[in-house]
Amino acid sequence: MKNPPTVSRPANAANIKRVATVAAPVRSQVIEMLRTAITSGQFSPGQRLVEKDLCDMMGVSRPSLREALRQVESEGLIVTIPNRGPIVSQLSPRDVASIYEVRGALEALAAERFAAVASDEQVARLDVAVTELEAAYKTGDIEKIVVAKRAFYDVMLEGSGNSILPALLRTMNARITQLRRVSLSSPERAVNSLQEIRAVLNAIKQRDPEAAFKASLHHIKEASKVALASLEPSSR
Amino acid sequence: MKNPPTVSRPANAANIKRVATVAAPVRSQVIEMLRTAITSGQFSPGQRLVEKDLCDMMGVSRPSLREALRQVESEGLIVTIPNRGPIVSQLSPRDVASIYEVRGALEALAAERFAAVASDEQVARLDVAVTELEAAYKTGDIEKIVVAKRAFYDVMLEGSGNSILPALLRTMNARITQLRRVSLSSPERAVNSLQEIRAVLNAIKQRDPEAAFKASLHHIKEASKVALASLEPSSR
DNA sequence: TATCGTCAGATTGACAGACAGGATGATCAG
DNA sequence: CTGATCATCCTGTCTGTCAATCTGACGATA
Repeated sequence: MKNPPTVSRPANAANIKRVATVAAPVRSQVIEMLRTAITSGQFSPGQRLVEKDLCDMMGVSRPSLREALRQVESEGLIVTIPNRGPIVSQLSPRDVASIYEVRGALEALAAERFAAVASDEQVARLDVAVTELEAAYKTGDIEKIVVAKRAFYDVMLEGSGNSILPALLRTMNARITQLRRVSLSSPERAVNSLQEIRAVLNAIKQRDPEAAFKASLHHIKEASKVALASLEPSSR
Repeated sequence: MKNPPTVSRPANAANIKRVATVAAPVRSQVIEMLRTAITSGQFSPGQRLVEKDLCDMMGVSRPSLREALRQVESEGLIVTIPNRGPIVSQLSPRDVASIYEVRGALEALAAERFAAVASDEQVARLDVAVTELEAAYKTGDIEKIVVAKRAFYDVMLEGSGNSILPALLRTMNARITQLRRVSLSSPERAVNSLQEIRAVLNAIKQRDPEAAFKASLHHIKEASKVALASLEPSSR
């Protein structure tokens, strides 16, 4: 079939979003609550999550909660021990290094593709996002930085043209959020981080995918160093 | 009255596995069944999966089935439409390209890390795996090829030292299994594929991470081309 | 006859309650 | 103080129920 011009259907099938059917699926709310509670540190790593308690806490039934748990589990935020139930995941230093490696590979891919296929308008939007990120860093407010960084990635991922990258990176980021808050709070790291991001942006502006790839990879590797250093018992 | 004989033994008649050391959780069995049914093409893309039917089919309750569905959903094999339930995912050409991009990035990462950190013994095991893969290709038996390829990846991933890569790549592979069967069945592709894998192995033997990275990436890019080419003519 | 509204059936989303079995922890005997 | 026994907690799973929603068919109307 070649692009049927929808003559048979006068209905504007093109761009009408689903009407607010998505008011509040209980399950998604539970998932979101669990994610937030874990990434914000409200539940600490290794802590046991008793189903009944969570049900009471959130006011949902066990089946609903368990479905949510399964989803959060496959995102890696919790681990289920047979006949014992779920506990909040504990990241070993090796896990942290692994996550950063993967994140580096995927973000570098995103930057490379962005440089290759994004529209000029998207490049411009990325430029704006970086500027706003700089402003956020200057305030020193971690929440603002997180928001600005999310905006930056939103533009980057959309422009990369890859349909599965966003979900993957979102998961990776969720798993290291606690650590990232640490690394973000380091002032001297902030300066370097911004420079590195600028380098990515410049490579993209010049439409140089390879350079964008390398710059992005370098950025994550530096972030990884800081995060891992904050873990190591280097001083003892 | 259905009265399934579940007084004390779930007893799958024709399934004589090892003695019941492992209390095979119903849920994991269901997940495995769903994965297999989807990746093997038993359920076709777009097909609706009605909960009750699946329950009857597998002999489990709805809550158990739903938990399994949530997990399979977050692996990307099915998509849930609100108030309609799950359908088997349909991959657009863009999705396929995206998955191959990600897979390429991750496998290249694995090869690079393997070259950098694997033990000599692991390198030797990889060598063996490649040899066996060659043998499998020569038989032309797709099942054998799949098994040999899995063995190859098992060695590669273990030696890469990355703890989260295996799960990610397993998911990626599951999502394109149907297509991979197509690409694997192409005889002339087989020859090239083997050469590419040999190149990866050689780079690893020389402990050259960068070369391993590039060789691996090249391998996936070629596979991607074949897979995408097999899609183009019929679609659109 | 074609379009539209209505209604019934089919299914999902969600909940409550129940029960067996594995795991834990505390109590009691040696 | 150590080891065995038992009560208890909690998971894994099942059955049954109910409202909300989607779909498709039927019939009414212009």
